[in-house]
Amino acid sequence: MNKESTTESINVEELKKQFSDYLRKKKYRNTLERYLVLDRIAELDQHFSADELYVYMLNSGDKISRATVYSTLDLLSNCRILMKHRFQSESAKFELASRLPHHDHLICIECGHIIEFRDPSVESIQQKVCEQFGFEPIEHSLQLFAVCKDPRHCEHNQ
Amino acid sequence: MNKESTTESINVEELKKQFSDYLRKKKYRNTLERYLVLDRIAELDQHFSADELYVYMLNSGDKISRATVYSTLDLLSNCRILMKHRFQSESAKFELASRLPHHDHLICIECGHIIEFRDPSVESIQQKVCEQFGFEPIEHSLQLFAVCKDPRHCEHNQ
DNA sequence: GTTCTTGCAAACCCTTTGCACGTCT
DNA sequence: AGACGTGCAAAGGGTTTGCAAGAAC
Repeated sequence: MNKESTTESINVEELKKQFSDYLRKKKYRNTLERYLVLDRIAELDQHFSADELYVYMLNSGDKISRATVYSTLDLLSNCRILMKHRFQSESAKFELASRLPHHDHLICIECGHIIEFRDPSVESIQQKVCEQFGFEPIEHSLQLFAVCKDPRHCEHNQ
Repeated sequence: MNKESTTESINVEELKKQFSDYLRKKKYRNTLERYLVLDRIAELDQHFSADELYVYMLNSGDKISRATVYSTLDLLSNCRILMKHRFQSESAKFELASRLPHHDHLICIECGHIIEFRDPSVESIQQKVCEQFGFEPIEHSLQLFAVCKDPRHCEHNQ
């Protein structure tokens, strides 16, 4: 029902199917709240914290509790629909794993602005290192901390 | 004075000089507590959280407060003597930047065990991406999340 | 002597938990 | 009906802050 507000790369129905498959497999229940959370996340199309999502849902008129938002975010992370990041900030940041696959983050240490980038060599490093130590790669997180060479580009600077 | 308990790669006196240079430059004061914290960190030679360091210092007979430990860890991170990491856990983890330069982390998502590795290609990615977006690289953090192929290797598994 | 730092405890933010109520199966 | 999920508020862990006492300059 929210297809209009999402980008062309996000297929909410597909995510819901992925989610319900997971819930069924784990013998968890299908609740309205769980699917509502997924709907709202698809609308966001950006990094968000649990609390930001909670406030967004309240502002959208949804009746939901913080506890349910947190618990659903856990479920969605466990079934790999969401990626959970820990940047410098205190709170965990989430994003749809399908939104832009396998990208990493360049973070300005002056203003905290986050730029997404994609570099296939990260994948090969992951492959090589995991093989070397006898591990099965699951996912990675490469964070580059840097400062703008030209401060005028650092528009988020305060 | 703690040279005996540190590995050959850590030069505490050099770190103290680096620290005092920073303090002078920033017009911060030289206090016994600040250098004591640095001494104890050099003894640890592993990842540690602020609270772990605080407890370690108490057990070592030091009289220091949590607040001072936290504030000194901030200073040491700001002057790049320490690296501050955020792995999956709630608390931030620190380590001496000079301990093993430019290494990254392979983390078992089953047991949380952390393996350090070093791959020069990470450096070149950092260089390339920062150049592309007009940034000055400062540091990076590559975390590979994986599981042991052979569960017997996952000795930390509970 | 002034300013900065420390220590302590309380406050704070983010997240989890306990319990009563409601909902899914 | 029974088990699980929700909502609320309180508790919890990690970290920061306010303020008085102490140390550095």
